[in-house]
Amino acid sequence: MSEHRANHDTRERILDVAERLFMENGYEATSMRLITGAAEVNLAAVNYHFGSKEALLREVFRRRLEWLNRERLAALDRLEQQAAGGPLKPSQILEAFFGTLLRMGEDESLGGMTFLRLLGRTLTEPAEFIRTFFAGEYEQVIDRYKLALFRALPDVPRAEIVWRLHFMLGAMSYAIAGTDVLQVVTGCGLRDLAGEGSAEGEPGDNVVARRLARRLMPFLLGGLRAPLPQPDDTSGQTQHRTPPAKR
Amino acid sequence: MSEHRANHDTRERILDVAERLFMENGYEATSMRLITGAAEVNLAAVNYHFGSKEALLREVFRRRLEWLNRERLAALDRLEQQAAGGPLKPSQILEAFFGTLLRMGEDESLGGMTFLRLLGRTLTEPAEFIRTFFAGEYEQVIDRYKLALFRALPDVPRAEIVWRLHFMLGAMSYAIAGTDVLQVVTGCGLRDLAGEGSAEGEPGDNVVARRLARRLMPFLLGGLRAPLPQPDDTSGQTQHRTPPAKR
DNA sequence: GTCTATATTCAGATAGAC
DNA sequence: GTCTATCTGAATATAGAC
Repeated sequence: MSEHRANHDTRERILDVAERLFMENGYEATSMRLITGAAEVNLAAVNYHFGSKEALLREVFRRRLEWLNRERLAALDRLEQQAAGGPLKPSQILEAFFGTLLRMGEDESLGGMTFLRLLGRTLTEPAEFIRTFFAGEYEQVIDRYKLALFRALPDVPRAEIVWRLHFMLGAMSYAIAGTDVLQVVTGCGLRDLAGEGSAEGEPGDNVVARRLARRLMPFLLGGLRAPLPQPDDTSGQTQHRTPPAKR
Repeated sequence: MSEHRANHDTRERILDVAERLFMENGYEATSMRLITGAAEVNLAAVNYHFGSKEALLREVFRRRLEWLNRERLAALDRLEQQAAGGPLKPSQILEAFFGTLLRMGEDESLGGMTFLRLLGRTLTEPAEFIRTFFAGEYEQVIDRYKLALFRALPDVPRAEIVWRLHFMLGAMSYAIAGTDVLQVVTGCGLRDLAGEGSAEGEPGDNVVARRLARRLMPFLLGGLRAPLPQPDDTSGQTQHRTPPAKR
């Protein structure tokens, strides 16, 4: 019974459990007692291995984002090499950015859907230390992709492109976070993607992620390439509405 | 100095302050001591007027969502009356649903951007009581709008429509929540909308909300009407837009 | 590295005087 | 309705034995 997994195993198990519990409950509502209890390690182990609860959260993300950032940059590198100096197609850029992320959902060893959902939910956490952490982690990658989009869409004002990047990021985050009202109301959400086509039991995360990607990517591309809004500063833009309203 | 504002004023002041602090810090990280301190009321006042912290959060939302739900249903009623039995245009439906919400951001007395941001952030809170609360509050409205979209897009599979509703809701929530990475990295976000065109200082929430609406609506419409994904279960989805949209 | 025991702070809630 | 004082539990973090 001499379990020699001592050090390494404890660290990893804490990270795995924390990843899942932070996803399920959010950062604030997940106590260290809950984490260490579920991981079957001692309460003091978190502080020993990571230093603090904040540092634990950062480490949970760092081990995944390291891969994601590298892969996203590599995907863009490949595309730009292929294009030999020319601009990329928007669809290629989106595929490199969002497709790479969604591919993490297919792979258990990269965190699977658990990490994807955690990421989607944590991006809206207001805590200062979380926001500054993500800002640092994302800076380089976002910058590269922004420039690629600027080149791909030279006629679209840059501010507009950045805004649509916001919108796209939001659409994806919500979809993978899977907490939104619609899922509760309609009963239709991520879970359903598992048992959609064939009647085989429990297809697993990889199928879910792939099916989500197939639905999401056309939506994002459609939004990105939508006609530009009126540059004017008059009231509405689409109002077929009568003016009545006004509470 | 006989301030007769006794009861009513305290209640309202708690709600106003709680709305802002929940928005800034999130539910878990906002203590009742912080709320009552900022509202300059006694610590016990929250429990006296609302019963519990959970009930306080619910009341913060209920006083706003009551107006929103009523207005969203009324907007749809008007459109359907105009259409006299025929299907609506997708753009009309989106304008009624998202436009009505964004109009709250223009009006301080309806909560302004503070409430909008709170709503966007709270929709991703994992706490059970929050999710069931929203489910109940949204049920009726979501159902009506879903049906309107089904009629407006008879050729699009219903599951696809619900998914795109997810995506649209996410895009908007993130945009109004304004916590996401992009805003930190790019420095470009909600705040910038205030001082965009004219160099007049501090245009205020109403301008921000209107400008956001003008950028968001075309994006949502473009996403909603994007070509459908391959119904196939093969890997790729990147195919350029095949059929010409269809709405 | 792991564990027990504990220090310290703060949370939500309530009893009871005014 | 408001306020003080307090109950009870739980949080993060750490000291020190093993």
